[in-house]
Amino acid sequence: MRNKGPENQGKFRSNVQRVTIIDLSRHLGISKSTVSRALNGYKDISESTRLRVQKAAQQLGYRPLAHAQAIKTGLARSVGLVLNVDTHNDHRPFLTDFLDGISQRASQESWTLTVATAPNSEAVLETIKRLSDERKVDGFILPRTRILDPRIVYLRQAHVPFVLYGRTEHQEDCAWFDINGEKAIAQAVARLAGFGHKRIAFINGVERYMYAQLREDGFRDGIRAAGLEVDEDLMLGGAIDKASGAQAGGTLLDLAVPPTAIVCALDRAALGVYEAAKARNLTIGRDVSVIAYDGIPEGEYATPPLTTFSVDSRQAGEALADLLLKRIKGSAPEDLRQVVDATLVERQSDGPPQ
Amino acid sequence: MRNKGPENQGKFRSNVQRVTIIDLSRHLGISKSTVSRALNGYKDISESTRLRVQKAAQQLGYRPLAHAQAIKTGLARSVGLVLNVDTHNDHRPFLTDFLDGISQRASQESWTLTVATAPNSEAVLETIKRLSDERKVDGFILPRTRILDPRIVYLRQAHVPFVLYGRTEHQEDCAWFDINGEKAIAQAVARLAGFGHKRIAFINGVERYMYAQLREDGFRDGIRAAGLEVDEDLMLGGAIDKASGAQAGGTLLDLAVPPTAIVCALDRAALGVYEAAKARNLTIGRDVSVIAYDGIPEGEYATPPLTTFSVDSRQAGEALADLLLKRIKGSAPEDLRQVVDATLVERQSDGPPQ
DNA sequence: TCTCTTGCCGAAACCGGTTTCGTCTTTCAC
DNA sequence: GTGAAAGACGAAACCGGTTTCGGCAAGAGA
Repeated sequence: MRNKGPENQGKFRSNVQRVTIIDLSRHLGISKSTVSRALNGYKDISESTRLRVQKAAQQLGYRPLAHAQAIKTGLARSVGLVLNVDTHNDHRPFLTDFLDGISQRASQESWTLTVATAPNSEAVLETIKRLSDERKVDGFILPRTRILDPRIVYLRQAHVPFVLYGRTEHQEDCAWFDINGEKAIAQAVARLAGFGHKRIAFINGVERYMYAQLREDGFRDGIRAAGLEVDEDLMLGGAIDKASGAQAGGTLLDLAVPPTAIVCALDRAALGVYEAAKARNLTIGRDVSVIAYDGIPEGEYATPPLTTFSVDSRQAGEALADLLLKRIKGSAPEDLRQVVDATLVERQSDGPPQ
Repeated sequence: MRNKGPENQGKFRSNVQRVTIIDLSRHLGISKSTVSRALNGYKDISESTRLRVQKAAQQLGYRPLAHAQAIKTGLARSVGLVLNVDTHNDHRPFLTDFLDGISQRASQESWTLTVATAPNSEAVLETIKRLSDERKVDGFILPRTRILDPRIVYLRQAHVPFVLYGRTEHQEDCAWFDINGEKAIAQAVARLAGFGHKRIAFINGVERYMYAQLREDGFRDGIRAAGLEVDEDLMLGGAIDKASGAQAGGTLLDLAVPPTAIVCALDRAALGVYEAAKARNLTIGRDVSVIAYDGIPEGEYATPPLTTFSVDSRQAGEALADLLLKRIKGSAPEDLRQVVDATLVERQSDGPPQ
């Protein structure tokens, strides 16, 4: 030991015996290449030896080392998810479900999920780059896509597989899963119009995200479908949390002729509208109706409980993992696009106008 | 191509050029072993060549393949987290923060985080087994420890490094990070006693978890410290969500001589107590005081806002990752134990008795 | 001047799998 | 009966790194 390395590497399991493919081959009296091919479904192995090998592998508890196979196959058998956690208050109540969906689908094929976080968009890109350069993952799930998304630009050019949770502008090479937000918002407008509302406002999220554009489209469609006029003064944006929602809500409610109903692109903004209404002695559900989108748990506990369109995050995760695996295996992106509806949860924040 | 393999493996990045250590060594005109040692801080490399190598690596954008190094070093450079998602309504609002904490700390040393989910305790164990057999991770973070935890039993015997989020009964080989729940609960009792409450009840979580035992201890300590008597009739358990919390709360409030204050081991149970109180026309904060623990966002929106002890999940994640990395590198578990306090968030669910 | 270190580096083994290629039997067609 | 094709398997190369080991040259000590 003349030249000790950088650190004293953990020698935890080094002593522990491990069954290798050589152990297995010796135990069976056949070559390790035969064992490998038997286990990997090659067609030039007789059925009898295949069974023998599989049984022995089972009995000896042989499990191939993931990185040993990766080195030749080039596959790490892991999907990547990099979360941007810049927005501080962003507790993503459904993250568990989302991860569960991904993880369950991935596990079915003995894949794993690698998750990382980054404090801003540039750091996200850096992380994605590192993960793919080091080949720690074979592809990425990109949540919350932007209209022009730098992640997509990078991954496309680097020939790394990816799938979007959401949609985007330039669709080449893009597979995606998304919730039909535009349809949900249009439905919200239709519901309010059905109650008799004529002045319906819209509070959108941040414009650079694709979902915001889609939901705005949905709002306009809904207004027109109801035979009403789109009033630009009743359309605000940039409300992503309670504070910004309260501000937007205040602006609308302070109008000379305020709206009688407000559609919010995000539940959290709606909770802000609640505050704005309270500050003005207005009662949600009576003086002003509110319908939002997301289905966060706080909505259920708000007073009055929030009517909203709820999304199934577990399903989303599962679908995305499924699409990504197929993409990695070579399916064309055009065949990997899926949009499902959100579910209306009727509670008490909306009703007929006064 | 006589015997095609099992599947048509994705040949995504196979064509894309990659800078290997050989490319780098040829570019520099030195052997690849020298390059490797220069990059890994071996002491038998001259400072000048080390710099030359590092600069060239930077310029050519060389990044070693994670699994190629793993095969020799035995380290996948990934920490594992397996979530039990059995309790269906369990949205874990702070999971993002928790993951962020882990991921950030891990990233500092170019490690990654592998997360998996499983529907029950057995499946969790299976997943842990697979992940460690395949060496996809080098160690585990074990959230929500039980008093007797099968995960610990397995990992200990398999010589796989791990750290607990929580504590446990048999502490050999165990490193941990935990929030001082017993102290928080004792403080809650002290606070209520300070308000003048004499009949203080306790609604605990599920007994098999370590935190429940600790918080119960804290409760008893608090009661005694306040000079009161521990009344076993005022101590209930098994309340982990709104429904079970409502039931426990109902039981207490229906007592011949009901408590004037209730300490809940979990915020979610407290929200159930809110329901029970409402059903009996009792006002929380006036007719009955409630203090809970966790700091979930719903608590802030409840009526009245819930007084609770809040935990910093990001800090927890960061600390756990730090401890696990140190553990993997060989630190003794006894030196890797840390307990920090929860933070009281005073809101309006508690006050003097009627 | 000669030997003994020490510093620095290259050759080669190695890690544990996968995949290519060649070879030996069998089987089949003619 | 013979040649060709098919079936089943072993030997060895290979993947991209890390680590061991040996050797050369320069410097130190005698």
